[in-house]
Amino acid sequence: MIEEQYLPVYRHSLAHILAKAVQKFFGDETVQLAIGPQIDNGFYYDFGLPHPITEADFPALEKLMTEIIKKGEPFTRKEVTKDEALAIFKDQKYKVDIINELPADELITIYTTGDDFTDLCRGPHVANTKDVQSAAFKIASTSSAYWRGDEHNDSLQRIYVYAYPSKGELKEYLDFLAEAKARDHRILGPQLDLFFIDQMAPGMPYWLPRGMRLINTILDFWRDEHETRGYQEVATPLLNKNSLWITSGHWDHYRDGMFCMETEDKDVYGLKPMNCPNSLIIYKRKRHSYKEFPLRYSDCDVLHRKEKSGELNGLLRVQMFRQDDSHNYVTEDQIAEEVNNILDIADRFYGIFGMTYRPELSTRPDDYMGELSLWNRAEAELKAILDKRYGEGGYDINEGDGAFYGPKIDIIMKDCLGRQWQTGTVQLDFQLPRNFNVCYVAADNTEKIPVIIHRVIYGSLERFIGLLIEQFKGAFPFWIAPSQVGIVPIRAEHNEYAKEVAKLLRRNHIHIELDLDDSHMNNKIKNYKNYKVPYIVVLGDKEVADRTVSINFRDGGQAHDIPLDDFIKMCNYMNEAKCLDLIKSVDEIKPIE
RNA sequence: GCCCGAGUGGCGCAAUGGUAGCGCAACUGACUUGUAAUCAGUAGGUUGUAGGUUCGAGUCCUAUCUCGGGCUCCA
Repeated sequence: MIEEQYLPVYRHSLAHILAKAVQKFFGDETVQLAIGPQIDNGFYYDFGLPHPITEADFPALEKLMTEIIKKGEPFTRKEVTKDEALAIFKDQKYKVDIINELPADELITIYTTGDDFTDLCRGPHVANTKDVQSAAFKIASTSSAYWRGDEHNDSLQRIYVYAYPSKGELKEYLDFLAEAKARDHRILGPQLDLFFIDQMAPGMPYWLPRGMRLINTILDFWRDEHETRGYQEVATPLLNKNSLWITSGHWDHYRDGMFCMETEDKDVYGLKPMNCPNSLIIYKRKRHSYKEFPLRYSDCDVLHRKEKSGELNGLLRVQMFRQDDSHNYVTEDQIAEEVNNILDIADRFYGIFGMTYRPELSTRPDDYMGELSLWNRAEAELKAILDKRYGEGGYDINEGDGAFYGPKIDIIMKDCLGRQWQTGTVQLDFQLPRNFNVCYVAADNTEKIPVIIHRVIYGSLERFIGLLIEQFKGAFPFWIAPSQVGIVPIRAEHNEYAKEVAKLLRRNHIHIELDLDDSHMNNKIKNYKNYKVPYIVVLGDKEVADRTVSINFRDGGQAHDIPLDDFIKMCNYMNEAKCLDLIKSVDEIKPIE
């Protein structure tokens, strides 16, 4: 059995075995070898191939790999000079590329598998292909990838392989993939009647009644929390003349990402891809004093961004979305405190959904604009804040990855397949106020330039809801559930009481569904269960007589003889407390902080 | 944009180049029910779109649209 610590070694060795198999597969034709690194679930290898590999070729390739392993071919390591390496790989253009970029004094090693396949490699490897015999691997997929990840370079064929120390562990991973499918928001969303996307509007979701309730609930919460914290909501034009973005500077940088149109009188209009320029127009409307700061103009307008084809992904990558946006105007001295305030909001929001995220700090790029001293000071402040909140190592730093207008902190989350997505972000902007030539009057009666903090907490509502669906597998916490209570009268004679229960719950702002159809109660229950309604209340003779409800819980089990008043108390409590778990009796109600 | 794969009634699926079927949902009727699918019947598609090959195309070819996996991981 191969020990866990050798995982990278044999994954790497398997990559060479794959490369040898691919070489054999194409026979005399030249296979150009690029790179073959390990990844979380195995490894991949990039090749320049005479023709693409398809899924139909997988079994043959796997068979070739197994043969090489069974043969027990040794991995032979050899140290060579740069010139020797260049000579050995003279027909391998990507290897030559790599060798040429190595420092002159670098120790270069090559590995030969058996006696007929040599690859440039740092190693280490197993001693013999037999050593990976107990390992389990499976060719997963292919894709095209550009050499060095740059679309101007050659397009290569990438082959992905799942690789684990044993059959059991591989099966575990495949089971995880199956489980992920059951959480996939693209399947669950339409199934739960939350949203769908039609091909007439790619990447632009239709929100159905249930999905709209979800959006409204999390936005209501957002508005309440932000109004408390001194935010003021505005709404601005979705369609603007392009001169707006010429002023902001976006026209040069972002034009390709915009949906534009020309009017009869030759004006060019565009759908706004971000809110900031419009926020500046509002700011410019009058003269501002430092006494107003931080001045926080929030808005949740719909934005449009044109994506390259092949980039869309359900709700996680769309072309039309709403941001829970705000532009906070602050003095340079207020940056640190305001960023802290914003991260407080983020913690409150992510906490309430039971979600965990990882912060990332992106620092000054080469093409930065503005004063270096301001950049340095701001970055130091952001680092201090992150150190204090998340501890050293509790966040990632992407050096040089900030926007040209300022450093930023991103909030990164993972979807059901472990793919990373940015949700929230806090971006400092030293440049936009200059482009729009805005100022504020400082205490000493001089005009100063404000700093803008662009920030979103949810990020895009669409993306956030996509992640919410996956997080909860569609079984949302009570307070955001699109349908909170499903009401099932057993026979027609219970309909009157059912209507009364419905009315009372509505009066308490509970989202209910009432099924007065004369179909079987089992059908009604099934229906609500499929929608993952948290509470299904069943009403029959007994309930009518005692003014009670019977509850069928989403996650199993029932409760009987619950006084109607108590049930309403339970619902109200969960709406207020916003708890993640369903309470099952009125006794579980605790004081709300 | 690039490579591979996929598009069949609202949804999930089937159909060796030879008459497009099934389940769920919908609709009608019967049943009047105590916690996840009562029974019977009816209707609904010409297979993403546009061409082509063929006596004949859901199936083969070309183009196009949309969707899915991937295009950050660096010998």
